[in-house]
Amino acid sequence: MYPLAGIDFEAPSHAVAQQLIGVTVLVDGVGGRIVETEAYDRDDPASHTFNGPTARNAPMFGPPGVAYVYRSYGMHWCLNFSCREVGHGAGVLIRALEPTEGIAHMRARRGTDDLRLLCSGPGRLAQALAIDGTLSGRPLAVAPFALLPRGAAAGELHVGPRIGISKAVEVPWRFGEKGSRFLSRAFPAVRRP
DNA sequence: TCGCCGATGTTCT
DNA sequence: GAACATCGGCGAT
Repeated sequence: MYPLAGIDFEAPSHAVAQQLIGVTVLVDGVGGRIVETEAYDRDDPASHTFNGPTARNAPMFGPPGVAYVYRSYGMHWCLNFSCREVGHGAGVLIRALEPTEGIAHMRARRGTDDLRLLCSGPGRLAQALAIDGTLSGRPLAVAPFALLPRGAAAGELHVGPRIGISKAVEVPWRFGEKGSRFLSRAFPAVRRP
């Protein structure tokens, strides 16, 4: 067990992704409550770890509870947390936060005053928290990162397919806090039988 | 409100 | 050389 902010980072990525909803993540004191995540795992064609270890994805093959940051479409950074045991190759993409701390910094970095546009999407939240590739491989337990346990109320979760991928599109490993205004996109309505 | 499209750079084949 | 875990602007509805 690798506990951090009350989360067992050695659990499977889909379990960690659900536990992370409601946890507060800060970088140099700026951030908010996680409201949306996606799980990725080895043996998952959509995962960066599917084809084995490389220089880029090394943090996901290392110890649990470490940041994996990659560049997306040449212009955005995306933040993940490694999980599972050393050598497994799994992680959770942090897709959206509810802004709570350092909102003035986030507004300046994002160039908007609209709270809903600060951290509602993986690229947006990375920009708001000033996350870049230099943070990849850094443990979440030490500065500049900080993780704060979620409050007592564990609200209901949305579950659905992951966003923006072309493989394993049907795997329901996207999770979101039901009722949150800060999701990157609405969850698809549940299909009627 | 929705959908298309271009920007832009790294990674891996 | 293709693919890409995205975003914002634009025009159509």
